[in-house]
Amino acid sequence: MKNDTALMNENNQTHALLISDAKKLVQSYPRVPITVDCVIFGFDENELKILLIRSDLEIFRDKWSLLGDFAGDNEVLDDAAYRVLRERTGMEDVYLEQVRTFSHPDRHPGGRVLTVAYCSLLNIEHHQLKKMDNELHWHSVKHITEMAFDHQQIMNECYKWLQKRIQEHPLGFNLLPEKFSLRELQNLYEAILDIKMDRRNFRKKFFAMDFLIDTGEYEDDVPHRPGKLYQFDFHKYSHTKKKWNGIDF
Amino acid sequence: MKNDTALMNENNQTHALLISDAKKLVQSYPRVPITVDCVIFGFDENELKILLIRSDLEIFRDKWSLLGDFAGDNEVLDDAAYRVLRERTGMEDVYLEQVRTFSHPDRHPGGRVLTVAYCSLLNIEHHQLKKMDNELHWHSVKHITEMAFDHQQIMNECYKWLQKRIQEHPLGFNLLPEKFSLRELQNLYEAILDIKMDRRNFRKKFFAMDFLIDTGEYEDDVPHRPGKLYQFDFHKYSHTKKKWNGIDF
DNA sequence: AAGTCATTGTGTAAAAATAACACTTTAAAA
DNA sequence: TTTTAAAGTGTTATTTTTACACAATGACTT
Repeated sequence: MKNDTALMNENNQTHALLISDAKKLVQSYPRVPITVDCVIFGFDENELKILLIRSDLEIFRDKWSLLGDFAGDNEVLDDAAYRVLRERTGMEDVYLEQVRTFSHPDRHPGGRVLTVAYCSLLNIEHHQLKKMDNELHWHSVKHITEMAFDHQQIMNECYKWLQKRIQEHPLGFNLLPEKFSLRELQNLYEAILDIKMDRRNFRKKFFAMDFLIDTGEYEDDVPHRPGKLYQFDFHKYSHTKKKWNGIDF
Repeated sequence: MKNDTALMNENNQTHALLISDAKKLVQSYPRVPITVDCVIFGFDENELKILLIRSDLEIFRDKWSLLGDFAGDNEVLDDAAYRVLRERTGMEDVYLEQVRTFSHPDRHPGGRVLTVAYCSLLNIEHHQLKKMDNELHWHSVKHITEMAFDHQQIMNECYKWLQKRIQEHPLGFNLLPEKFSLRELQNLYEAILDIKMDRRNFRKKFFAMDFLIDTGEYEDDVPHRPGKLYQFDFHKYSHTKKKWNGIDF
């Protein structure tokens, strides 16, 4: 399997023979179909949601599937993932990040297909499900089961990734309206991390970070005292990122 | 590019046509050669090292390359990465983890080749470079340049990954002898994180974690007062893992 | 044997971060 | 006007982090 061509010389040393025809070398490699799969999270009714479509494979009839597509011939995988999002949701500038690659040879019933999982976060309000994609729906992450392929595993890994990521990076704001109340923000964290947090300490924490811009506006659709609306100051954040040098495990 | 076959029916609703022949579907996908590349870190003389080989491509003559190989026809990528390690270093039970996938179409001069980067940590003392691989050498991570393909970028990403990872997981012990002094441990952290740490606080931190087993032995090759030797209690650690629920960015 | 050298090993106090906890205010709805 | 539901707000105790200096040890030198 190893691909270096080597020869012993008289000093018992080796010299690799240099390969001059890189194209020929690459042509000798096995080739594998590649897909990208997008784990698209949203937040609605105080629940973390995931956008799924019915599998279009007979063998997975009635099972849910991540939004994916194969990667084009010379397409960078990030581009493929953005393309999937654009084609399915019409959204352009969404948060997207590669999570990991899944390669089990039996993961696809049609033969070996390698897939690269991407995690995307989008604000459900900004998003119009395209009518064409009738079976495209938001599902509660907590309750979804019966997924096609290894998509349950991919979703779980992306969910764990998100839980960790949201603690260390301001991703969560991609799931909220541009202007949000602290209660909404806390609900988001509680839903994603699946824990309860102390309201006073939560507020103290975010105010201390000092990345929330007070818009002066208030909620207007609530049947009780409305909360103040804030925006996240991405600009200030990007100039302030600090590095943690602790050790903790 | 999108692969769902859909039809409007009289209610202006869509029904996907189910695909019954998954094999045929997969055969219609473009296929890409896949490699794994191992970023193998070691630690010696208080420096973080990386194991590299001379590129065997003419076009990259005299440049350094990560240890990689293409993935076999039905080979799980993790297995391919372990195989590369075994073939190149003779080591079996080493630490290995997938980091990310690189897909730029121009990253390989022989045409599109997608590579999945793995990070591996190994104890240089336990490792015998195989004579066959004459050009296989440890290099200082700080000083290496002139790498083949996009391997410099891959190395940098894996290095950043390692810096973060070592703060939160007990990986570092894979780079040290089984029994090590606290000075060695601190040197390792200082080298990888590229910072100076306070010796007393460093010790306090590790003793407080309570995962170090005092072997009762001492260093015996130092020209000064020898330090105590410790082992990491992986067993206790695996039963104690705690979860951090804070928010910090 | 005495002295020098380099590094180990140790404690405390101040500062910062976290965690626990309850009452008053506000606006909407009844 | 009253009720209701959530907003908004501070203090204290605890834990964690940081900063910092000197005595003990063993190897090496003379």
